[in-house]
Amino acid sequence: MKHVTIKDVAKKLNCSVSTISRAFNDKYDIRKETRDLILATAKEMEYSPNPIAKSLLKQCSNQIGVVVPEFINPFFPEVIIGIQEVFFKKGYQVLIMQSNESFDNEMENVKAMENNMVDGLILSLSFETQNVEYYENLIKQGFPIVLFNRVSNKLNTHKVVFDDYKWAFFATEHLIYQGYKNIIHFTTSHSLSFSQNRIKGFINAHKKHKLKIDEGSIIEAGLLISDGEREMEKLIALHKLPDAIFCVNDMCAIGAMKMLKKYGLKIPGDVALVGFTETKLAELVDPALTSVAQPTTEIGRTAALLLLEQIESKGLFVPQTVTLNGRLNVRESSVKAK
Amino acid sequence: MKHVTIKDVAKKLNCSVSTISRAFNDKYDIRKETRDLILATAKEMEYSPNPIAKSLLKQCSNQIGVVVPEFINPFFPEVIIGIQEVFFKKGYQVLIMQSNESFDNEMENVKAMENNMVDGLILSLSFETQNVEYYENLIKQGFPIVLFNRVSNKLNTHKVVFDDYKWAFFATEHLIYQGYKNIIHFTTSHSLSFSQNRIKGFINAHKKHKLKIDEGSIIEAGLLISDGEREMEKLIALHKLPDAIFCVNDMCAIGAMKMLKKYGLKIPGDVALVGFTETKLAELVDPALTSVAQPTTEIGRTAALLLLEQIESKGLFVPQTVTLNGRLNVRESSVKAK
DNA sequence: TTGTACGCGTTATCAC
DNA sequence: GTGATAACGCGTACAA
Repeated sequence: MKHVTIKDVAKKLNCSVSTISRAFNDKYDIRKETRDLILATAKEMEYSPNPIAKSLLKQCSNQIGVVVPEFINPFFPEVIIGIQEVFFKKGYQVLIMQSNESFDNEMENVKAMENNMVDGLILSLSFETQNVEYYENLIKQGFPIVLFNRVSNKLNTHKVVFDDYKWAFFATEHLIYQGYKNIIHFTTSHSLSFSQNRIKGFINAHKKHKLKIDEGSIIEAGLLISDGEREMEKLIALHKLPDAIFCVNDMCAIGAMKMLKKYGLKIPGDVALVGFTETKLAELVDPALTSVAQPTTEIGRTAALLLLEQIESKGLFVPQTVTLNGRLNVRESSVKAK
Repeated sequence: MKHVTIKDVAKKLNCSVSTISRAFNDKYDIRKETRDLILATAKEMEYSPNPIAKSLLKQCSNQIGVVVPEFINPFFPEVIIGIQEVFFKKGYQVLIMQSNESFDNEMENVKAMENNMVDGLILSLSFETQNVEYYENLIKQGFPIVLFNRVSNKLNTHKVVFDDYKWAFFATEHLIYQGYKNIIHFTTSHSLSFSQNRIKGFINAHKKHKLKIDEGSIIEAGLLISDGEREMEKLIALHKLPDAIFCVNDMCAIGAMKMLKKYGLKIPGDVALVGFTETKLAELVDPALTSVAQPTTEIGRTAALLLLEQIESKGLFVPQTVTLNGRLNVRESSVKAK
């Protein structure tokens, strides 16, 4: 496990390390022939400059860090693919860590990344993350950070978001147009900005169509299949079945779907369902789930490009928030039978 | 973005850098009071030793690398969670990269990891990877590598695998016991060791029960939904419907399922289905898919522990192959109606 | 118990 | 056009 170093190459060629270094860094104060010779023997010796040493010297690493809350759901993996796509071409490496929805892990991860001298960070906050002081400081110091999906208003930096309000509004309106009147929203923790926006969309769609919402219309379920199952079962037990449910994400909707099926209830006959944050799943379940599709890979690409721009601009940049468009894929689960 | 260094702390406390270093590395040649003072002021100054410098010096990084072919399917993310679980506790960081099923990317990733001086590597080979010379060399040099899932016989190192043969055999036998006689196997690229083993299981289950297999019984479909769809549609077009299909993975099975439904065929009435490499998906589709479950997170944990052992054993280790157990989850898609 | 000095592998800044 | 050398931040053998 002995790495070939610049010295080994220098020794072999009877020249100084600086010459080798120059050959690799393509400065013009080197004779073409020497350069070619060096590059050739270096290749032969399987030498490549040690990025660790380079990082130490340059105080940056040509690496960027990505910290996401989880990657059980396909959402974040798909975003990461977009991120990698951009950075791979530019010769950056992408380090990925997951916080497992824990604030402490998130901080650990970010600090680890920082210590590794990543040149920038792409971040999606965990559920637990309330205190963003640390990030505020980082940003103030000019450290490039791009937030996506789970963002915080307190942080003044590039953000890539989805218009949750708008699409929650459309999704709800779709149900209203189908003729459903008693609609419930399964949401998740109110502390998340996206869930707040989706709730707003749900409410305002009702307002626009002069439909009333009562206390029980918005239920804090969660993002998991089990959350959808649990809340659905409660409603069934209480005989409080709505006409339709707009769920905060597909997983939750699928949970509700499973429970409805278990009790022999028809979808959409008895209860119609709409999901959100489309994953491949939506079209696989039966009945296929109407859902709001987010452009996951595109989110990743956009975040990556913003970060790249920020890194290259060396401090001078105007924080912008890019809002990406989605679409409502209408499928069986919500279409009212004639 | 100025890092606090050991010098800053030394200056502040009017002592030498080595004293600071000692305080952090808990050698006993330091007075307790000085140590406490140093640690306190260090914390106050937000100093933490620079891991990059440490890596350069120690020639290792307290990081381990994970390279997987993809993480679109939930399989690899789940494995990674197991890996992280183990290493997080031990104070290692886990760097993740994906090869996107490309040999070139895989090599790039591995070399990047190597250059980053990761202390070890957990690896699952891409489809394309035939040439494992590079890994052979790494292993020969004593570099810790653990392979999982997509392994190569040519590499003599720790491996975590699943008994594909056994479970393919069981899955096939299950179909036979249900009374299906004309069974087809949708497989994937023969170059993958796991697909070879699953084919063997499929064949031997037939042999045991004295059922014949002809040319068309084993079809090279692929691992994606689209692969299952395509091959299923071909069979439907040719009017060559089998009684049952044993698919190389759930995605492929789900593709077949979608196509069967599209043509109004009943599952399992017309064609029964069994999948493999269970993801959460199997129980979500309708009809729920009978499938062989692999202990994904457990695979990750096991690989991590093996790697840890190898790293700590400093070269002296006997390569072992751990075969993990699974189970066949029988669901609607394969159970013959009475 | 503490401080000095070297080296890890680079690149940049000087000389020559 | 090339070579020597100082840094980057740290750990440690050795000296004090």
